[in-house]
Amino acid sequence: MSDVARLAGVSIKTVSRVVNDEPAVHPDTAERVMAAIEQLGFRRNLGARNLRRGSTTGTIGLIVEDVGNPFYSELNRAVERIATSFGRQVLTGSSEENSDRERELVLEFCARRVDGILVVPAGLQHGYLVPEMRAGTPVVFIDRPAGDIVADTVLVDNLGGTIEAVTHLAQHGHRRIAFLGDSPDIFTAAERLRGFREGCVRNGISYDESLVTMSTPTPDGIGNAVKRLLDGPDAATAVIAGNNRIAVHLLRALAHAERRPAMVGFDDFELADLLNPPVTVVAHDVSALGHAAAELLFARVQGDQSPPRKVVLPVHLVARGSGEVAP
Amino acid sequence: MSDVARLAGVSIKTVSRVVNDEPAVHPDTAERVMAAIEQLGFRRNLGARNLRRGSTTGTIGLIVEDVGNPFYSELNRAVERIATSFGRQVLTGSSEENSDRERELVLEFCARRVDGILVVPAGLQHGYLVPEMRAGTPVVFIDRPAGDIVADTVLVDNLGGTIEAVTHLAQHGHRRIAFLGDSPDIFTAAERLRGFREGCVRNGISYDESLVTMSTPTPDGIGNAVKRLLDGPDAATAVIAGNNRIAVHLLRALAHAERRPAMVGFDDFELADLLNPPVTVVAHDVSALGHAAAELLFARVQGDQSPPRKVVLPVHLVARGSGEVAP
DNA sequence: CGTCACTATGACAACGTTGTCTCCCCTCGG
DNA sequence: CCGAGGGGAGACAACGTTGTCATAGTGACG
Repeated sequence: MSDVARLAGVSIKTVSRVVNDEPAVHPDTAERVMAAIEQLGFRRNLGARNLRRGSTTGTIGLIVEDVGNPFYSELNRAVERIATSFGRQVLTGSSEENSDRERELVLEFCARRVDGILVVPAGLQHGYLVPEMRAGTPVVFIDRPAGDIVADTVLVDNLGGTIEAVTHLAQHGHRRIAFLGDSPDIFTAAERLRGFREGCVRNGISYDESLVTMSTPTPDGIGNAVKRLLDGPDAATAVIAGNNRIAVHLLRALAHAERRPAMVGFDDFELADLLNPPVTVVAHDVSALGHAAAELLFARVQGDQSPPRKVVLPVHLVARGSGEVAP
Repeated sequence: MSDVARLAGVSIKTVSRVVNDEPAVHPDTAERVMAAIEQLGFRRNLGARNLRRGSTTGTIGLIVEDVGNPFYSELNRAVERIATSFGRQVLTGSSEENSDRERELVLEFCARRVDGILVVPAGLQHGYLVPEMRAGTPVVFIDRPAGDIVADTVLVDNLGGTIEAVTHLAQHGHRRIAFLGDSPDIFTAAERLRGFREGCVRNGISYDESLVTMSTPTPDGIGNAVKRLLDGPDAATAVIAGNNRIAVHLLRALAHAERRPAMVGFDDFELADLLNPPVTVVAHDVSALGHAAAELLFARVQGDQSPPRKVVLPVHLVARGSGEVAP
């Protein structure tokens, strides 16, 4: 900036004025300064500006499990859209379902003085956030609640959705329904399992633990579970996949099976309608999730001091056919 | 920081020393400072630190067309992985295939003094980058080359891949092959069209312009194109989809068609193997693309001054069945 | 012609850090 | 007892900006 000032023959304050479109600069001077800026390729240092002005940095942080997972990338996109409308940039990070990594990312973002943080929490302990939140960094939890603190949260109706899935299958005559869930440490997985149980109860099906598998999904893990659940005289006639990753692995495991069970997945996914049979899912609007969370965050950024809110977004069963396969 | 200093009864410089793990601080003093930090919830301001040290900001910018598109989110993930290994955070932005927006994002990132920029360019003019690059911000172009400047670029073999697709279809007896491409303004689309032509030539097929459609993919657009291309006596017996979006729209348009043409897609996508018939694609390793670009960027960040490099990653045809449908 | 209002500009401090330099005090060898 | 040496700590400036205040020049008005 001082280089620009020297070249234009003015003080750096005048350059600052030009850069900030402040009035009270003579047009001729402004033009000289502009020319100097152009010539030197000057670009103001936003970091220094934010420091001096004590203003916000114009960034927010988004932490998800894996930015590469289509579910989270759709979320990312929705968040970005809102952030852009508020003139903010988005810093993203993948926690890899690791609470230490999550914490690291959050604290790093705080050190960068992001205006707010959106997080799909991996861990259950968020006490470390208390000082940051007290210091004025709003945090909104997405898809899963905070572990041990009270904070804004946007969730989907995991319980109701899974009950609906069970009911759908029961209505098509299924009594032996298997449930493939993610690790029970994950809130959504636990909640959906709870919904599965509740769904069984409501439909007069006795809950059979041997038909349930809860673990981090891998192709092999799902493959083995499928073999176990669908074999024998007491085999399951229907399967509920607890999330989009599990659904994909399950479909692949079933691709070459001789007898295909009915199936309902939780989370919609691309091409589900084009498979054979088309896959019935409990769908929810991921964009709406990101949208709601980001809107809530920016309300906080702009000073909303109301008590922490908990938003639960509805889900709906999209019957495409795979849930109507006869037992 | 001065609050911490006051509480601990030391100078702010000593606090700085503790925060930076500098030696020459008495353990007792350090402990007092730590306690004060803990009590006040102090977190050092990275912006101020970077300003003072004149060091890098520890961030890189990534600009893609749409962070929500699985193709780009996989890229994002790969970039993030490398960035993390270099201790950097990633700022992401979606250009929405709009060159003004792209430019805006790039300049914003530069103003934030990112250490480098990875961009899937939307526009064809990148002269605006020259001052930034001269000022020391390395830029690597991904998937498409820079418009009018020389810069590091990582591409995939669009030409070769499409030739391979045509050849595959020709080998299965197809002579009337349609090509559905994205807007010809997009480098990859133009390049794949070139490959399509070349593929026709090499396989002794006369290139028929009426079998080509190049435009931004929409469900309706693809639907109409399919109707037009697959009807009549001279109908195409095979279709090449120019990218993953087009492939999905095409599959949906074909889902209820009475006669299904053979098909090959460019870009692999999830579940392609589970469709009926399984979709043959020209696959390339998106992670490798991000990986290579990020590695190249960080080499530049760390001072590599060698001439701009152009990396072309190989593609390979994954024959799954949809390309082997008889004419 | 003196005063006033106003415009255009600059000097200076401050934002929160850290690098450099200096100072003080303690210990140890002679 | 003195001086050298080193460990521990602070004062101060500087990073690139911008807010505040001061100042010089200009024209209008009585």
